[in-house]
Order: sequence, then C-alpha cells, then structure tokens
Amino acid sequence: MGDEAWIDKSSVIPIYYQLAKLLEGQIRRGEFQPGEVLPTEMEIAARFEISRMTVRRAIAELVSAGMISTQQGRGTFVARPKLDNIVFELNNFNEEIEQRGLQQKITLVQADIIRANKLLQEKFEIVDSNAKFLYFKTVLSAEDERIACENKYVFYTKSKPILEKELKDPSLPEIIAAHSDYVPIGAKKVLQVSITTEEEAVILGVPPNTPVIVIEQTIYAPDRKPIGWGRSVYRGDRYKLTSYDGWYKKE
Amino acid sequence: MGDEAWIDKSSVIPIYYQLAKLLEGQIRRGEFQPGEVLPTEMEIAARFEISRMTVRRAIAELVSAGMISTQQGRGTFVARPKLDNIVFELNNFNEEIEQRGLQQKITLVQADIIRANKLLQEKFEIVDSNAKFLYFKTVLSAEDERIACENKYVFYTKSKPILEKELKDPSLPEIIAAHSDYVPIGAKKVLQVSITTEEEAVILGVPPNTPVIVIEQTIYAPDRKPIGWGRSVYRGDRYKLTSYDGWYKKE
DNA sequence: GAGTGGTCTAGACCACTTG
DNA sequence: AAGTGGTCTAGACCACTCC
Repeated sequence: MGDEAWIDKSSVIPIYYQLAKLLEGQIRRGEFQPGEVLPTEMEIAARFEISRMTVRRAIAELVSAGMISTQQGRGTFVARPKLDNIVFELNNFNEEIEQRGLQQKITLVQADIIRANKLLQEKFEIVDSNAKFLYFKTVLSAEDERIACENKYVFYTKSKPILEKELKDPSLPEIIAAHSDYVPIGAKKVLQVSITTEEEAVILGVPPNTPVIVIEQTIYAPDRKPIGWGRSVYRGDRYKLTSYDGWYKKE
Repeated sequence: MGDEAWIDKSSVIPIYYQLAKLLEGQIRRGEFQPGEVLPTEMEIAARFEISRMTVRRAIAELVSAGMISTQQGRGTFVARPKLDNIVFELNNFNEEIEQRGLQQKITLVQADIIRANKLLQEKFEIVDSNAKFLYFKTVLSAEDERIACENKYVFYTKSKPILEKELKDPSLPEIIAAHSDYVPIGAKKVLQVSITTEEEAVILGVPPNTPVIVIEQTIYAPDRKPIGWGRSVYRGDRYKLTSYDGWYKKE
C-alpha cells in the first residue's frame, strides 16, 4: 500500500521497461516469493496510472525471462527457476579463448579444392564422386600451445576467389555464404568425447590417448541438403563449457 | 499483389498467430529472401484489414524466433540465420536416455548425512567443519550397462524425512527445495572432459583411462551462497550432445 | 456471476532514417 | 518533409477459473 516505488512517465526510458525492472527487483528482493500471485493487471495499471496494455507489455518481458508465468482466469504467478536443464552456449568456440585475454593464433595448414571421397559422400549424402569441395585445415594455438585442430569442407559451386579474410578465421557459415549459391539455413552440431588419433596427437603435441572434445557440425541449405561439414578437435584439458541458469543478473 | 493468402478473423486461432505463421511460411518458401525488406506494418495492416498493433504482435513473434529483425525508421528485414553459436541444451541429462526408448535404471548406492570435509568446504565456500550435508551417490544404467555415476551434496538445514520419490531420481534442485530453507535461484554447470579415476572405472565397468564427460553443477541461493553441489561422470562412448540451430521447423 | 488474463482495435505521439 | 518502427492509451469483447 504505502510503497514508494514509482514510474517516471516523462522519462525517455519506456514505461513498460521501467515497470518490468521494478517488478523484477521486487521479485529478486523476495517481496514476491516463488509461487505467489502478483497483483492483477488492472490493479497494477491503476496503481501506476498507466494503461493495462502497457502493464501487459511489462509482464510479457518477465514471462519471456522466465521469472513469472500467467494463467488465464487465475492470475500472474512468480515462477520457480528451472535449473534442471543445462544450456551450454558458446558463440564461436574459438572466441572463448580471446575473451579470456589470451594470445590466440589461427594457422591455416592447408586450403584446397578436392574431389569427393567416401567420407564426404557420406557426410554430404551424395553419390557423385566428381563433386568438388573446398577444404580447409587449421590449427588453433593459444600462448604458443596448440589446442585445437579443425577440418572443414564446403560444397563448391561458385568459382569465387578465396578472400584473405576467410583464411584468417574460416567460419563454416561464412565460407558457405561466399562460395556457394545456397543460403545456409540450419546447423546440426554434435559434441562427443574421444581420445586423440595418432595424427591428432602429433598435431596437438600431446601424448597418444589424450581425451579430447570433438565437435562435428553440418550446415544445411533450405532443402535440407548438407552444404558444409566440419570436424573440430579440442584438447580436453584446455577447454571446458560453462553454463549459467536461473535468475542471475545478466548485466 | 494478387496473393491468395488470407486470414480467418472469425477463427478461434488468434489473428496475430495466423499472420505470424503466414509470414513465416512466406519466408521459409523464399518469397522473402534473407536481407530483404518486408512490407511495412501499415501495409500489412491494410492488406489484411487488421489493426497495426496486431501486426506488430505477429512481427514480435518472428523477431523472437530470430527470423526477422526490425530497425526503427528503416523497416523490417528478413534475418540471416545465425549458425555460429552453439547451444547444447539438455533438459536433465538423464532423461535423454529415456527418450531414446531405452530401459533406464537409477540405483541409489548411498544416502547419508555427512560432515564437511575439505572438498565440501571448498565447494560450499565455508570454513565451519561441523556443517552437515545430505549425500547421495547414484549409478545410472541403461540396458543393463552402467553408463554414469553421480555424487550430490546438499546443505542440510531442515530435518525433513527423505521421501521415497527423491531416492528414485535425486535431482539436485528438487532435493534442495525439500531439505533446505533456501530457494534455489541459480545454477552453474561446467562440462569437462577427463579420463576415469580408478574408482570410477570400477563403478562403470570400463577399462582405466576411458574418456568421460564430467559435469559439475553448483546450485545457488538468492544470496549467491552455494547450497548444492554435484559431480556427474558419464561414459564418453555412450553420451553425446546434439544441437540444432537455425530455421528448422520445430514441430 | 465476478474476476482473471488473452485478444483486438483505432488512434495518437514519438524517435529515427532517408531523401 | 515523408515514411518507418516504437510506445502508449482507453476501451471493448472473449475464454477461462472459481465461488
């Protein structure tokens, strides 16, 4: 009742945003406990002298943030954080190292145009053994230590020159956009654990049978045909995936 | 101009939803290419004889789906799918097996109340060596093969009886909700690659030095104090994480 | 039947981009 | 200056829940 919290209608900050942050703060501070019901939309609208649609916009923000949930005919409730699901997200695995402030280097070992072999025929779901592919082999280093190696193949339809920029950090979707007539529209990635092959052990400079993270990725065109495939091997003792869930502040 | 597509205003399906699906289909079919501009909100509203706010609601759906983006003063554009970031999501790692239709069994090896040791003092950021913890040790099997083992610790504040349900599948957040006065509000998970310890090799019935996936998770209370910690070891040759990105149909 | 959230409208003003 | 998306309003009707 005697709350002090208010909203500045003349501010450049949208009202719905102010209200969302206000409610978020109240929930974080425990003024509303998980499972409790929030004031009705009409009450909030009257309380702050704003339109109900604006209140709904603020509520929608918190719903999509997973902090509250609505039930038609019943009310709006503070949610319990769902902590069971794990979400590992890495915007470009390689950038992780950079963000840690380490010196990173990408070395292009090989860049060729090759014909289909048995592996590529399988991965690209084709039978034509004359199909051509762009092939990139790179090694990633951090602090003068080799920590990952990558092999990437792109279905080759355009005869465009290879740009220097691509040699520096050949991201599969980027190469495809430049060297294929297809629009990349989907990706499948599989993370597995393995131990190094002999070749990989030599490249990474580690003993045989060292545990590694293997990520295979396939890029698909709108017709679901694979247009790019890659296999990346990361030293298991140098990489880890971290995931934060729940109501942590994101700022 | 001469499009046939229309919207059924008398349908029980909301107009904004119909419109969103309609636009989504047009984008998927390539009638609007990535980078192209969509009709303005006013045009769409006039075309379907609906309110601009309803159009905006439909557009908001597609924006949050990552299919389009808006720019104030410029227009609404078809987005290019972002395929560079990898998102591995697993709603309860253990359920994965079930969904594959395999016979799964969770065996509770040990359930105790224990005092803090050095490991727990570190993980729970405490110095009090008298603090008590609930301890669960479980082994997961599929098709009569042991594939994972888990150790879970919960800060013990309530003296509630342990329910049978918890013994079946002791999910860390669930145990905490039942046996602690804290409300779990955040979680941190770290995925790493390793090879089995001697003990783990025996438990899982694999040769020494088998590659495994190790996931450590910490559950936090609102005051950022750890209230639960667990370490799960999964056989590397039986688990993999798969991630789908882009504009795949989700239905 | 009263109260809740869900949808939709018609119109207003604004901030921003472009010519 | 014209056109775009961004915000906000006041009111309406609906589907649903609960008493």
